[in-house]
Amino acid sequence: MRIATYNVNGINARLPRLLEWLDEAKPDVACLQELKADGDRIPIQAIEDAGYGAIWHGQKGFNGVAILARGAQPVERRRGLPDDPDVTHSRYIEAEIDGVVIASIYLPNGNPQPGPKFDYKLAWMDRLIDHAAALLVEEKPVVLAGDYNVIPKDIDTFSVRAMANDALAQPESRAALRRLIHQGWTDAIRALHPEPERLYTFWDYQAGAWARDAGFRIDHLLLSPQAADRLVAADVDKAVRGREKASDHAPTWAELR
DNA sequence: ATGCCAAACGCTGTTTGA
Repeated sequence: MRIATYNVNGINARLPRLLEWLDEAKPDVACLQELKADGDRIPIQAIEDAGYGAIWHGQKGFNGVAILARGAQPVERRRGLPDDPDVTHSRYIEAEIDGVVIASIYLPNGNPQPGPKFDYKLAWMDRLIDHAAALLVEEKPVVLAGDYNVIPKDIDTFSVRAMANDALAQPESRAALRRLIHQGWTDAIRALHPEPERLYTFWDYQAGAWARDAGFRIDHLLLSPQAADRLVAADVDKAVRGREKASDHAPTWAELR
């Protein structure tokens, strides 16, 4: 089972690219983020015609997450994190597919920092950490896939200096991600591409970032022990980022046997 | 210190956000 995460940056703006990638990569599961569309604007017919069942938690204008399953209908387990006081942000959806629990996550960016948006990011991470602990208790294969908006370590960015004041690289953001991982989650990409290999999943549209490979690694698939035991491959579909009308993220995936 | 860029919305530009 190959599970991918792809921040599409507007599902309608990206629909030709999304359908093209689904057709060539044929992921069994695709977790999408930044749909930037509410339920009635999700191109569900095109997704079904491509052979995928889908559930989504949409939102007009920004945010929005979905889970697509090839030849299957994801069985929704929850939308939103428990005890989230702000239900206006569509950033979390969770389903079970073929015995695997899969979440599509769009973690808040948090810029500018310091400020209320950064506080919101850290509070959201605390709620994710609490929910992730509850998921581990189930002792099932679980994959938490998404745009975490956290650069785990200095090696995961093209420039430590350029990101020094960015919410994505702050010590507090990294510490929260470590608290999550240290519950017992495996970072699928790093498990199969250990340091010092550099892999990026995002390249800004601005300042020629793609052309000079000025990227960073912020899209992650965290595996429960029961999922990590089945991990056989993981990588980034980097070429997708170089296409016309591309998202600023590249699809990132892990394969479980 | 600021803009670089892109998408949505809705209309020839503004807002929002990354």
